[in-house]
Amino acid sequence: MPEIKDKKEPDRRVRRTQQLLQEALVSLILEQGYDSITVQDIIDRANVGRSTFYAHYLDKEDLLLKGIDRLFRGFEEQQLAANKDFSLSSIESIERMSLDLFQHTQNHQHLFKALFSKRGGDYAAKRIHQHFTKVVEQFLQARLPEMLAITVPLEIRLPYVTHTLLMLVVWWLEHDTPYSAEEMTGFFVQLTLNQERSSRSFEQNGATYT
Amino acid sequence: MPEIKDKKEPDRRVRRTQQLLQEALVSLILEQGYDSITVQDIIDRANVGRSTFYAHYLDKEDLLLKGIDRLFRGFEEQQLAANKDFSLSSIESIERMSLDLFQHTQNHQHLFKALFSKRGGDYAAKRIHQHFTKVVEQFLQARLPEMLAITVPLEIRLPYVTHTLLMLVVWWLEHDTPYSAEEMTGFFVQLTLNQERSSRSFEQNGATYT
DNA sequence: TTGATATGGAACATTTTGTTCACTTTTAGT
DNA sequence: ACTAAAAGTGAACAAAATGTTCCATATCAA
Repeated sequence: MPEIKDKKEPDRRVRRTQQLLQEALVSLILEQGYDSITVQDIIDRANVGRSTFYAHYLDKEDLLLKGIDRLFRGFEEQQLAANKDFSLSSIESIERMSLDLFQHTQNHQHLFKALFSKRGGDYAAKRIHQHFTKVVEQFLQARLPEMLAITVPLEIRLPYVTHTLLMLVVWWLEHDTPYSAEEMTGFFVQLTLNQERSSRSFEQNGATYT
Repeated sequence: MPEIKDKKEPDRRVRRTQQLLQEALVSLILEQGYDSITVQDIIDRANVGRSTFYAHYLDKEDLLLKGIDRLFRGFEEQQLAANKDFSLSSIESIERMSLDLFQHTQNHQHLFKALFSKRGGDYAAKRIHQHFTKVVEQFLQARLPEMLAITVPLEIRLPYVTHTLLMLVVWWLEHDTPYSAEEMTGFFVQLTLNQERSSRSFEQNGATYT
């Protein structure tokens, strides 16, 4: 009698089928863009029966979403592991997060390109946006005291910072990564975080750079 | 005998049909989002024959694009007229442009909401992005000399500024315009343009605020 | 080996799309 | 007011895509 298993590894056939479908979708997105793909295209490419497809996913969108989630669960775990180092200041930690993102992007370039660069619908962007909003939020809240003097309200500054980060990722991908991940992180920090520094130094009427 | 008329006003019936279809699309977008709308929905709402729809537009997307273009032609003309005043500095002119955008957005709120706030697919965002890229580009190029000292390259700074402006518009709409158009312009200037000021003052190792 | 589970594939009803055509209505110009 | 041209109507149609069902077959885990 089968025990109530919390989360058992799925059947080997299931893994195979799902992987085939995910890969088929990604390659098709890269070739023709998400919108014009049909379920038929996907199962043809994956060599999978029609009924099998619907046994695993509700529709095309469901397949995309589950793929994105799988990708990002991995990323979040990596970040969680990396951030056990609490010795970092909040600015260092957001820099670290940014660098992680750019490196992760570089490592999974073809995948990110499929999911991000227009062709992937908005779902991927929405999902990653959600993730980084959390991270950026933590950072901004940690600096909240010194930000009260700043006129741009937090509710605007938060999506602003997140958006800028993602805009940089998309730009970077679409231009075939002409700068290094470190340089991109540098740009990100300059554009969005210098702001705080310069504002603060203005407040205190003196330079506070060490 | 019909002369070769450069651009004659179209038949009254044509105007009526096209207006009905455009309005139907916008109202449907606001109700259920762009993606799930079918041509049938549109012609039902507009009370227009199926064949009539296809006589005017290739498909749903074509209808959306032509609507957006119509909207923005008006906006560009307004801007062109307003910008005949050459007495403005480049910073004043971009502030003016930003204010125009926020006010225009406020005046056509329901329309912009339909086209922008997610529900409207990416086409609207793409189109307006294209327009403001041009404007921002002019501004940035005018300030090019003083920007050579800045490390974030122009090719990144341009989409960055444009993106920030549009992000603010979308945020503003989705939060039901809690700030005035003037305040939003203020935030925009602070986030993206102060950057230049503070960087420059840092370069020169002294405050240059008057 | 065996019982359970997943896949394959065809058949099917439904929905949406885009075209065509014969007919009616409206328009602009005189 | 008359008329030819232009536009709209609605039904009918083919084609494509969607999502479901059923059952024989293949594969798995034990």
